[in-house]
Amino acid sequence: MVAVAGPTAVGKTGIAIALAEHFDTVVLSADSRQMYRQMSIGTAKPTAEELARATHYFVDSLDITDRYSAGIWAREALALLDDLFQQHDLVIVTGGSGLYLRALLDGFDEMPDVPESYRTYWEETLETSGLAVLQTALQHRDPAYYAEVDHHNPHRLIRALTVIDYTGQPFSSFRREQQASRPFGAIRIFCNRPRDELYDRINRRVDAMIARGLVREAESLVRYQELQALQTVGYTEIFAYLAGKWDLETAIEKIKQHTRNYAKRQVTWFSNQGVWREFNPPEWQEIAEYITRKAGIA
RNA sequence: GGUACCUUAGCUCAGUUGGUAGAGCACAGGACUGAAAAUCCUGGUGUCCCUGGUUCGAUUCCUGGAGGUACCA
Repeated sequence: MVAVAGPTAVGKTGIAIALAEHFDTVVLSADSRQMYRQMSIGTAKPTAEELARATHYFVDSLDITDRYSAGIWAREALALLDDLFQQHDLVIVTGGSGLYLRALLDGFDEMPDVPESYRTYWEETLETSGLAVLQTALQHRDPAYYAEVDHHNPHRLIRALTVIDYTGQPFSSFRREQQASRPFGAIRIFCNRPRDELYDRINRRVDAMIARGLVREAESLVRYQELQALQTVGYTEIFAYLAGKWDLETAIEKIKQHTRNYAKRQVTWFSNQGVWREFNPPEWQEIAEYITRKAGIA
C-alpha cells in the first residue's frame, strides 16, 4: 500500500486521486474530519468531480453525532483492506490525521474498548474538582505511566484513568509499544512545501471556503457545536462569529491562523514517525515513478 | 480653543511607592498509542511617544511638545 501524508492544504487530495487513476486503484481517507457527512466545505473534502475520478472510502462515512476514534478507524480500515487487496496490488491511503495513520501502519497496543460513560465520569470530575484530582488518582493507580505522561494534559490523564477503571489493570500494563505486524508493506510518502508557500495556500484556501459558504454550513451545525466532531478549526471560529464574539473578518483571520498552527503540528508529528520519503514540492508523476520503483511494478 | 484621561512587545493591556518591565493572543520550537483539525509543554522578541529638568539613577516625578479618546465650547 501507499500512504500519502502531509500538512493540510499541501495538495494531498489531488495527488492521491492522480495516483489512484495512474495505478487504477482506490483511495482510503485517513482524515478524521472528512468522514463526517455534514462537514464538507470546512474540511476541504474532495469535490463531487474528484470523488468521481476515484473510489473513496471513509469520506462521508460518519454522522456528525457519531463518536469515533483512530483505533476504530484502523480496525475498519484493516478489514476493508483485506477485501481490497483481493482486487488491487496497490491501495492509496491519504490524510493528515497522523494518529490514524500510525494506528493503521504501526498499530496500537491491544486494549479493550472502554464504554463512553467512563470518560464522562472523569470529564465531570475534571470540571468540578480540577486537574489535580486526576493527577493524584493516576499517580496512585499507575505510578509507572504517571512518570511518563504529560501531567497537564487532561486528554492523556482521562484516557489512562478510563482504561484503568474499566479493566482494573494499570494503563502501563497494556503499553508494549511494539510495532504491529501487517499483511502488507507500506510505501510512506510525505508531501511538504516551503513554509511560506504552504501558509499562502492555507490563507487562500480559507478565503475560498468562505466564498463557497462555510458560514452557512457552520450555521446549520450550531446545535451540534459541543460534539467532538466540531472541535475543529474552521467551525469553532465561525461559531464564535455567530455567537457575536467576533466579527466575520476576525473569525476568518483566526481560521487562517489556527490552520497554520495545525499544519505546523502535523509537520512536527511526521518528523518523528519513522522514515517517510519527502517530496517537496510534491509532484504526482515523480511520486508515481518512486512508487513504481519501490513496489517493483513493471 | 478649554478641561480630564490615555500613550509600555506584532495586537489588547498590566506594572514599576524611582534601581531599564510582564500577562493573554500572535510568532518560533517541541511533545503526543483510541477526542488527534484534539490536547499539552518551552521560549520575551521592547528607544516603556518625544524633549528638557530634578536625581547617583527617570519608563515611573516635574516642564514643554506630539498623537489619541471623552466631555465642554
